[in-house]
Amino acid sequence: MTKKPTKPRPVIDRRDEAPRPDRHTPRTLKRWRRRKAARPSEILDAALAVFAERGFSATRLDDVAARAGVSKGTLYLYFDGKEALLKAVVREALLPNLARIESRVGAYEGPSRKLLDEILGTIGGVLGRTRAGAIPKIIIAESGNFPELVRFYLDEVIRRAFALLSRVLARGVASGEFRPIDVANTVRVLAGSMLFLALWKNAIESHARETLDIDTFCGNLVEVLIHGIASPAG
Amino acid sequence: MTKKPTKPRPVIDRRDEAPRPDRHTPRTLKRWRRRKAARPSEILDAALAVFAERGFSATRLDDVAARAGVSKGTLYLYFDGKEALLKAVVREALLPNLARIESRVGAYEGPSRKLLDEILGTIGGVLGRTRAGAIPKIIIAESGNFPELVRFYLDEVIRRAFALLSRVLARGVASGEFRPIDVANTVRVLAGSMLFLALWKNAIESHARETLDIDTFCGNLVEVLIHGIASPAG
DNA sequence: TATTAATAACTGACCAGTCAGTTATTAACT
DNA sequence: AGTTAATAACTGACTGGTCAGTTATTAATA
Repeated sequence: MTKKPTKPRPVIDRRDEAPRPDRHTPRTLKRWRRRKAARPSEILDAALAVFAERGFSATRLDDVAARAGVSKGTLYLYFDGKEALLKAVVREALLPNLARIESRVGAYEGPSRKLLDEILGTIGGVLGRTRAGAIPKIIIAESGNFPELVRFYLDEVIRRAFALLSRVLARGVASGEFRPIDVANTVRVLAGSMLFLALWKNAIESHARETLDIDTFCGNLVEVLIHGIASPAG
Repeated sequence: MTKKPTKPRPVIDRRDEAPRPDRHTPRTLKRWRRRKAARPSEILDAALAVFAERGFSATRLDDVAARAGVSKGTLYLYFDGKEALLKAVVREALLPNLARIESRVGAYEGPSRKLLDEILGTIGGVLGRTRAGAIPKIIIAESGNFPELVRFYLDEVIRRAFALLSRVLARGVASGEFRPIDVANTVRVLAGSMLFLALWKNAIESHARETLDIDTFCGNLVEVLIHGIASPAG
């Protein structure tokens, strides 16, 4: 009688992972170095990479540590735990970009359409071409389990990003370039497009047949939003 | 010296959960009933609720079972496992809606703007006002860990939804109501807005101060998309 | 050698899936 | 109608593997 094989726990498939490097190298070589200054950013890089790939709950700190070239215990020398690590990642990966765009908007002089084009291009580039684009996915995924994380993200990122976009639209309305639209809801359309871009590039595209060209997408967004799709004839 | 308290494992806080009802009720009462026909849909309802709240990985089948009023073992009588359960949930919660909208689009005669308005309102209602709106969040969250699930969702939902929206836009272009726009990228703008709606309502809003009015949002989306935001004067 | 960065073994909580046993229901037979 | 045998729905304790966080120990450096 052939025994029915037990169904394996449907746990994440980790067979393709590189084995840890041999830790028992010859005694003459140093096993590790003290690199207090470099560790934090190396750890954050590693953490963002693994969080982006697995999501928050499913990443093992052992993996983050291995990727950063340290042991798990070392993570706790620099960060308070998994949740604090994610917050630090968000701060490092997103906030400098936000600040850069904010000051650009503050200093800008010229047509609002060009400004809109420029900042959507910048945001789209960050979300679509860097690992930071995976952060929305990570936060959204854990919203039910880690409410504190959502509040943090709302306060530090969403609120600021929305204010930024509102400012650009309001600027156009004030100057007469744009109609007196419903700014708050139009900001949400812009945010939705950026969110789509981020999620497509970081969650979907690798499994799909179609690819998305970031610049074409952002360009089309602005063009359609400015001129509408209605036929001028009609 | 006050001993530093050990940090609790940042596990999902389950203190607020109702205890299981007492299983050792008097022998005269029935402990359970055979309800073969009703079980599957009750289980699917429970599963969607818990998946929506916790996400896929973090939901315990014990919770799904408790919510459905059965034991964990029973889940396995009706479904092959956790992943199959999620697939069944998606099929039950989303596909009938899609089919309904598809046939509406097929049968529709009248101005394309009105059609666009109507189907975005319908989609927005489903994503924003029913538990089905949590499904995008659930799928996106697990994209890195369960690729098979993403492919399933791409094939069964995304592809069909995009085709639907393409059809509506192409219809307007063909009739001359709309300009000859970049349909594929404009579909993504629509999809992005619907995604925003779904994620806001199902992941963010309960933690935020602002609320989003679904009908206003959908109405504004169509209005802005049709007419654009550029001032007619300019 | 004193200090401290870093390691790695350890603890305890966790949970998907299994299966031997229990109970409700149905059918067959008085 | 009442009894009993057979069936199938259902239960829940158990297994085996997972992983965040802790800590005793070791090794690099000043």
